[in-house]
Amino acid sequence: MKNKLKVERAIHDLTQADLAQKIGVSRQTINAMEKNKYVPSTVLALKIARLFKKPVEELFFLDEND
Amino acid sequence: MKNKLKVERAIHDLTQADLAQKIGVSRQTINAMEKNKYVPSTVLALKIARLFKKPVEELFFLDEND
DNA sequence: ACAAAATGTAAAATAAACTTTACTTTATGT
DNA sequence: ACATAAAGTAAAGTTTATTTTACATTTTGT
Repeated sequence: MKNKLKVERAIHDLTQADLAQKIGVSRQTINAMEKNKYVPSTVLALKIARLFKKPVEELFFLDEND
Repeated sequence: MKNKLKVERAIHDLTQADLAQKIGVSRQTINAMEKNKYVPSTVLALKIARLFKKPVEELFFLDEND
């Protein structure tokens, strides 16, 4: 799975720490998500989508590994 | 988090086993998701949304616990 | 160039997702 | 009522998400 977190953060001018705090996870979790180290839970995806006011599908994408 | 998996399955006339097989997880995983035993990964949410041709947000919902 | 902030990374620990096996209960069709 | 399919459940095991701490590297502002 891939995502556009880094782009969205840039649009909203948020640091990884800012975003982490807003959705209630550690900064490393955000960093790891952006670096595709692991797949976040659906709760996190929904919270991030809500924060950025975009559908989950515009932020997270299945890829060939999925 | 809550979800409408059971309803969607009914609409599409799929058993838990059918759905499990289509998205590549065990039947118990589907059952546990429907019974809110745990939160699925974003990959699963995206696959289920794609299968049912509905946005993730129409199938999965944050609740007060999130 | 320097200081500070932001990002990247990594190891160890914990929590949670997911599988497998197996059994029980409930629903459906005849 | 009976047989069968579907759904519910549970324990044990494996894998993966997430946290915490800590440090290194890169970026940004002055």
